Amino acid sequence: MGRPPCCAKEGVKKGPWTPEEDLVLVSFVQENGPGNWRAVPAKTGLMRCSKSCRLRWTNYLRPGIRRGGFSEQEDRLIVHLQALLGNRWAAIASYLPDRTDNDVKNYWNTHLKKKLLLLEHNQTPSPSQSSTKGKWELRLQTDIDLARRALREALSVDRPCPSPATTTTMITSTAMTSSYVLSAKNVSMMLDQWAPPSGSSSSELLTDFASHASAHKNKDEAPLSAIESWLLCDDGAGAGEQHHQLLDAALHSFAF
DNA sequence: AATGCGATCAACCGCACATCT
DNA sequence: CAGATGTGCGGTTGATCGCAT
Repeated sequence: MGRPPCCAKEGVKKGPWTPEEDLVLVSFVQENGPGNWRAVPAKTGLMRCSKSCRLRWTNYLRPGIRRGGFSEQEDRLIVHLQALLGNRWAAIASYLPDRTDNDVKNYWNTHLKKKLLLLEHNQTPSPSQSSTKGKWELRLQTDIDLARRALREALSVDRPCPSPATTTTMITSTAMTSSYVLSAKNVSMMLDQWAPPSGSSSSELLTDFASHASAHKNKDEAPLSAIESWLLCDDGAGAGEQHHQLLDAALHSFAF
């Protein structure tokens, strides 16, 4: 049995919202708060699907939303985060205050993707660039070192918490609980003790760190935190994903 | 002035997961 | 515990607009 539709299809209005409809929705939210979207059409008489109401509120009517006019800095951040996280627009938007995932997604699809393609096209690889695998690896290693530092700082129990948004994102994205904080010190120690093998590729570095983390698991230490499961995650994504997650943490910690 | 075409973006759709009953 | 319902998310669509011909 498939999942039933969120609302009856008959008599449901589609397409652009009118100012009158917006007013009705805003009034409802002011009185009842956001949530219980299924009740909105019934209580307000709006001929809109509950899902449509939620979307309209979260993407356009919610207070404090900035729309359009992306700055150069935001452009760079989106490009960087997209390379890092892929098309996880909600996660990307969480780094951009007052931006919605839909807005970021649209902006990426209409502006940034093209901009990047153009840049790529204009950048004809020079002989030195084409043979710079070593440099690239070196840069990845630098990134990992940066991530290690960031993680150590971010996980330090003495360190004040990062911004609320950062904490929320980290916690939700890794399904962490309070045990995360409790074991943070151990993870921090683990990172301290880890000496990356020289001359290794990024994936080898990550594998090494994963086994380092794994070795700690069997010792008489507090349970390893979510960070370990990041590094040991067996989701088929491989080291690339792990690397992304490390860099993600670094970005959070350094506020980019 | 009429038409075609590409760019933009608001909104919809379907899926996955969380929460409720 | 299972099914129903709510919510979040990413991909896609389609209406609209501006510009070129």
